[in-house]
Amino acid sequence: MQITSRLTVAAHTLAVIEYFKNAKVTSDFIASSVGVNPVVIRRILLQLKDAGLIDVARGSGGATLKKQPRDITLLDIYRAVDCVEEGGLFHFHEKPNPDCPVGGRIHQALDKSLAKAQQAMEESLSQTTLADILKTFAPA
Amino acid sequence: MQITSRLTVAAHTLAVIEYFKNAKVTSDFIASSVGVNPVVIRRILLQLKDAGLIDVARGSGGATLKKQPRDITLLDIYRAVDCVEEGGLFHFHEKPNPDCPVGGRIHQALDKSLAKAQQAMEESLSQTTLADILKTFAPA
DNA sequence: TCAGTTGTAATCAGAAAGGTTACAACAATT
DNA sequence: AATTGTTGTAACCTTTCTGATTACAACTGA
Repeated sequence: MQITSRLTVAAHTLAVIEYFKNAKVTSDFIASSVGVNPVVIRRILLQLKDAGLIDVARGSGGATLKKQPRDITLLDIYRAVDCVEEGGLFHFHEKPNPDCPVGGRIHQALDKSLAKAQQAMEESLSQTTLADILKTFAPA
Repeated sequence: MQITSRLTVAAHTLAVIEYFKNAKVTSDFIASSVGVNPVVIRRILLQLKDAGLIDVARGSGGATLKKQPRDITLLDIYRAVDCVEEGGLFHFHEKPNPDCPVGGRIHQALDKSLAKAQQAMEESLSQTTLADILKTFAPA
């Protein structure tokens, strides 16, 4: 089981928007670079727009960054595209037996450690910015 | 999208095995504490056994820890039950366009950061042991 | 008005998880 | 040796979630 590819698709999308910022970057264009259906890209553009990371021109078309690449982190993207729902990264089994001394307190016993692990991952994501990612594509 | 509940089920399972170690702990008994089907527990017991964390008595029945609770970490459990496949925690979109300057190098641009995030999470999981978890169930 | 795009709904197929049934293999007990 | 309880394992089903795809209304600029 893995985290949705929406994170890598969204990061790819933002990289394309910035790399080709002198042209009109449409969902079709992005889709051809990412290799997915344009509608998938549009849905992600919507999420990135809702998160305040980009502007999308309705009608005329084209997406542009709303913030500097150095001010957009992987964590921002991760959160924007809802990789993980409210319940957290780890999925708890839902029916532990409340009448069992272990089952009744298993949540309490695990939640803190799992939350820490999730935070550690998010903290790590927050240390990479879109600017870092774009360095890979910079002309030599 | 979330990580399989196998991690929490497996941790719950090990806690039950240790907490009730003076009795015979069968898959049916564990299943009633966890609140899932006994076959699900058996599948997980198999994985924990393959990982060298427990012994399972075929025929007569009952599972026992093979290591000290302090020597079993959440990371050991996480790895034992295959929460994440080889490809890593993050799922990469599979068909980036190799002919696009961005699509052709997006993997290279993201892989290191994503691997770091995954490692940060695993490192955090490795800091909690079964002994820590059992403290919650210790008699007052 | 027209052409090109975005926003969005609806539907589909495929994958993966967990639930469930069933039963052979096995070990201890009688 | 037969019985009993349990594990190992296959098979099948249902549910859920992506992402793919089609379709089309809404919108913008030329």
